[in-house]
Amino acid sequence: MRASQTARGEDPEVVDAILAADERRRGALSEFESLRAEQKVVSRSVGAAMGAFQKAKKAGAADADHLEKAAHHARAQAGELSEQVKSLEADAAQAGAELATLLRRAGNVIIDGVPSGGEDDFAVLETIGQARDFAAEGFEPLDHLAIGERLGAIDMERGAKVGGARFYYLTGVGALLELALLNMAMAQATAAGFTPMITPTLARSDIMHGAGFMDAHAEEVYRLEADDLYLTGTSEVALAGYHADEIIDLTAGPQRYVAWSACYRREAGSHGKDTRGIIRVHQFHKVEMFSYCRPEDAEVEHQRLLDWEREMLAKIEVPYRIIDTAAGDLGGPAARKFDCEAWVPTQGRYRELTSTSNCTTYQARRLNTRERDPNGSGTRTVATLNGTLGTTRWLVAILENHQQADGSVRVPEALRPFLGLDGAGGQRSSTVTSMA
RNA sequence: GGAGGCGUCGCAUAGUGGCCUAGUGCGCCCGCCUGCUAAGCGGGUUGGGGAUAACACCCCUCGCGAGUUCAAAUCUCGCCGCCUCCGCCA
Repeated sequence: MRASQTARGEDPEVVDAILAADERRRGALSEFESLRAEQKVVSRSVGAAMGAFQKAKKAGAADADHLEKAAHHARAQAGELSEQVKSLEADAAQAGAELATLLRRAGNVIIDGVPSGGEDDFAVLETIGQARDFAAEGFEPLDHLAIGERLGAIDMERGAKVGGARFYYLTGVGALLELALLNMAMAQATAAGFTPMITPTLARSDIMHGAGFMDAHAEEVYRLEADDLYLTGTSEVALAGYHADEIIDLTAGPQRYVAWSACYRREAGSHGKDTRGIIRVHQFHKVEMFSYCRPEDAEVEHQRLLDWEREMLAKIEVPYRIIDTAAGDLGGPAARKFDCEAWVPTQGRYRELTSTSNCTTYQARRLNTRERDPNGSGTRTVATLNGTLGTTRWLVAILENHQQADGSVRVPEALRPFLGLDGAGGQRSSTVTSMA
């Protein structure tokens, strides 16, 4: 855990503080519990004494006075104990709260092999596909916004009019293209056995905290003050919360969900970054995979999620690379994260299209999602993982990589059945021009 | 938005301040009995935490959280959820 903190560039001393706090908590708890046990015994005897006294009084027995005295004495003793118990209980509760606060400060323990360092210290695992040579083809590629405007697919100006900067309309073929892409993602995952879902995009505070989105990334989150609700930046929140406080059954293998949802992000820390087009926007749509599995299966499951992402990227036929994100760029919940980044010709670099995280037991621990322990009695925390299968941003890669000299855009083969453009506005689904 | 009702063990229910260490039925698990998918009998069956080599044992848990009390499933307040009726509305 110390090594993990260091690799993330965080304070390893937190670990010692956690151990000390745990020690204090256990001590306080033990003290409280033993006195509490004593209190219960005494308190119960008060009931018996009072009963005996009442009976004697009713019967007019001679020893009634004596019994009354005994009962009052017992009550006084119980009262004293009660005071002490209360104060010990408060101590124990405080020690517990201190531990919880410290634990929240530490990110998930990273998996061996994750590169140390920050945002730029990722390791490239693999590069797939070849970037097109536009010079050889004899034309200068347009960026996704220029293409989108020409096709009547993206309208940033009206987006800004209605929602402000970083809002947009997808119009005509743009709207259809996004639906086609996300529908293809839903279909792929459903065929692979995922349970398809459309999830809430507002979540309560406890779920946001449990999913790990209120720590380092709290600034990214829209909050609805009047209702104390949060707009989620990903359906991961709703999917992680789905089984909160539940004991789930993993005997037949991982439980996998695939969700379509709108996603909302404030982009608080990214002023001036990616201001053109739909690369970085306040609202977009996403299809997300989410898996609950046994901790010992999590790394294998992580590879499976990555494979499903690769399958999707192959379908849209764009060049991309896979990176192993460095520890300092992981975010609190993730123990390892693989991103797939697509080649964006007009930027001459790779941009993130997918991200799959193995959160091991971090989220499930906070959200209290468990399974019956297969190795014995009791329950144990499960592991959670997530991964992207498609987002609005994918349109950037599709538009730029498949643009033609005549200004049209070739639609990848796999996407055509989902586009449903045949006959509509005289379009063929092999290319999109405009909806006119 | 208004009015009312409700939340107890996997399910159904009992429980209106101390004999509740939460009872009963069903389901489930283990055993016994019986020659036959049954019935009967006995035991077990929420979850969390502490303690332990492992047990034993102890504490907490009656939607959640505070409070009153020597003592709370039971009384008070707040929150969450569900149901019924009325109103409003995509």
